[in-house]
Amino acid sequence: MEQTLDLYAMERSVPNVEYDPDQFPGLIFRLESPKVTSLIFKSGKMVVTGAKSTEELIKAVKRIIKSLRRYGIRIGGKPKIQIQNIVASANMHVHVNLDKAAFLLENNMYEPEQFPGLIFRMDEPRVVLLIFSSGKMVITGAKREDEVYKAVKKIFDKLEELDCIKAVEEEEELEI
Amino acid sequence: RWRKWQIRARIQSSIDRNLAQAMNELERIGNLLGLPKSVKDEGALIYRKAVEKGLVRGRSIESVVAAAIYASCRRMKIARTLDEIAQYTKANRKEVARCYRLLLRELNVDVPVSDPKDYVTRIGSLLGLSGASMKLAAEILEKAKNVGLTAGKDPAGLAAAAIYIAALLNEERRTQKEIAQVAGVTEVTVRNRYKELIQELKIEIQNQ
DNA sequence: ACATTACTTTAGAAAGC
DNA sequence: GCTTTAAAAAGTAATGT
Repeated sequence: MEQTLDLYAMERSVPNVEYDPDQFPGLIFRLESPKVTSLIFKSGKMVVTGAKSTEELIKAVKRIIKSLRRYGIRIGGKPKIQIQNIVASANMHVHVNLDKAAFLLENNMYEPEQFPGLIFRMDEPRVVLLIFSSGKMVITGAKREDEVYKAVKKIFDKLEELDCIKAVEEEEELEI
Repeated sequence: RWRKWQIRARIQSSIDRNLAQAMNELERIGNLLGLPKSVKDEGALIYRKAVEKGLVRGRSIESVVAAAIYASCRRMKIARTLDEIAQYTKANRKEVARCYRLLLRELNVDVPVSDPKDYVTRIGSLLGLSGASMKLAAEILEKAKNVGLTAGKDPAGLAAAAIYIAALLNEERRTQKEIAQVAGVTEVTVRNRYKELIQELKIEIQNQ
């Protein structure tokens, strides 16, 4: 929001919020439906996490503002929303040979003593994928939904081309 | 130009001072870990590269030294966990791991994926097991790898379970507790890996 | 020997130390 | 760098019954 906010006043009048400026400069506001969590700053900027889709995110932002107004917080104008990060999970339904993939892929890190997934930094689209031997993975760092689908298709094709995949079933995907 | 020379000399002397202190640390930690000279030398080489690239700025010398030692062990296939190395520093495992990742990303150090078999030798000798058992454990791990059972799992836990099985089959049984302790994993992990290995590889274990 | 809870990794923004 | 928030993946760890 393009305006400054009095977080102390919000902490007094809005129920179920957490605000401890010594610990963190943002006020924590949790919305039950859609289930998201928001960090609200005195600059009027806020971070909203946990939304499962863009539609859900927009709905959540509207409800957060409506809720704040209901408790007497004066907020004017429309919020400008930017998607900063999309986190998604996908399942390729195959078994992945991570040792081989670690050897053949370029920007990767695979340290099974620290974390079971292979971390792959893709240049285009610019995302990071956590790939597991089960064929499931996590895609993060995307700003648009189509980047997620593009990245999943790309890594699947690449792993297949490098012969790092052992068939178990089919192909599929999801979004958070 | 004088100024240029002065700046160069100043930078060089700061690198020298840093290196001198780091080499002492490296020697100290390396000896506590019982590492051979070749591993310490390799660690020194990696550390020198890091200083020259300015990667030590804002970080403790000690944690970067520890990370360099870990990278060296991995390159030389000397089985040492991050925890074992970090215990001799004031930094925790997380900080040393962070430095290690930095070294991997910023320097051209090639580190192979750690092989559970490297842990077999260390765990086996610490437990005083026979060469035959260690060889058998290595064979079990090779089979496990070939059927895709090892991906994503902690090499130390896999090695511990393979040792447990091998020792049982060779009638020089060690308890899961003993093995877990020297391997640096919990009994639960040894048990989980053990169950999976005997089931998937169809290994017959006689009772008791 | 089980279960439950919690931590490891990844990205990104916010304001301030 | 750190602090806080959320979510997924699979492995390991700590604690409880």
